[in-house]
Amino acid sequence: MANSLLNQDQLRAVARLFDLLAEPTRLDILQNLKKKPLSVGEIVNATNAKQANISKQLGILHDAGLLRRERRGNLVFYSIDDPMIFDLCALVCGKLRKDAESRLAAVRSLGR
Amino acid sequence: MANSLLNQDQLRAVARLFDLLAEPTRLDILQNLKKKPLSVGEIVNATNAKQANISKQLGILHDAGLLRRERRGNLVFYSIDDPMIFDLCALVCGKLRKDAESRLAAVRSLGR
DNA sequence: ACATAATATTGCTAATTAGTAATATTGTCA
DNA sequence: TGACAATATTACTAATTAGCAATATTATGT
Repeated sequence: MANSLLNQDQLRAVARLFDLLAEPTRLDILQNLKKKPLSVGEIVNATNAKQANISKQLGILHDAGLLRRERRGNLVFYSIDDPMIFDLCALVCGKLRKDAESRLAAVRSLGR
Repeated sequence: MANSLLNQDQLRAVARLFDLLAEPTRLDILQNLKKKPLSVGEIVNATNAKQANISKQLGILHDAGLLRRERRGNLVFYSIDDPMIFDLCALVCGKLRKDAESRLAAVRSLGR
């Protein structure tokens, strides 16, 4: 157990989740929601995407279960449903940083 | 530090990496390479994708720096370059499992 | 009821890409 | 060198989707 390969359906499910994180605009939304819930307008201001697009991406993230939605009067607030996303992003950022550093080291070694 | 938001380029880089993991066929390749390096033919046999497609996806993963490539005579072996990928997949699998369980619990509570 | 503000939806276009069949390349062995 | 096996590439199609402008919906205050 914990060692058997995922079947086709499971692979599709995993891929689907990664796909949600495979768009810069959605990642931008998520990182802005990391500290605290924000209204749609606040997210629009924090990013440089148009309102229609933010609404669309928020809908996608919400439908997928990554975001909570709460209406408060005229505003709609979104918040992170599962902070695990940030663990994912931290891993990826760590890898990118490491890769960048080793590329830098390679360039430096050319100077010798 | 470690708290500032990623800029557009960084978001694109993170998204790019998630995108590599957002295809079932590529995930299937990766999970098959988890135990040990495999030749292209072995990967083709282990999955149910055509040779041309496997070669293409292997090329994508290799170009992105996720896979190592080594020619041994007539065969070409691929291997995982950074096992961090599996940490990512483990997190995602964990979330999917948790979500499935809570959905199950919700259904069960209806029976009361 | 009406005007206004916030958010969602619709209809669309352009760009990306997985998968495929056919073909090319590379290496081995006789 | 020629035949064969393994892998890569090419040219293509079909499907998906981010982003946008315009418009619709929903809530508030008067």
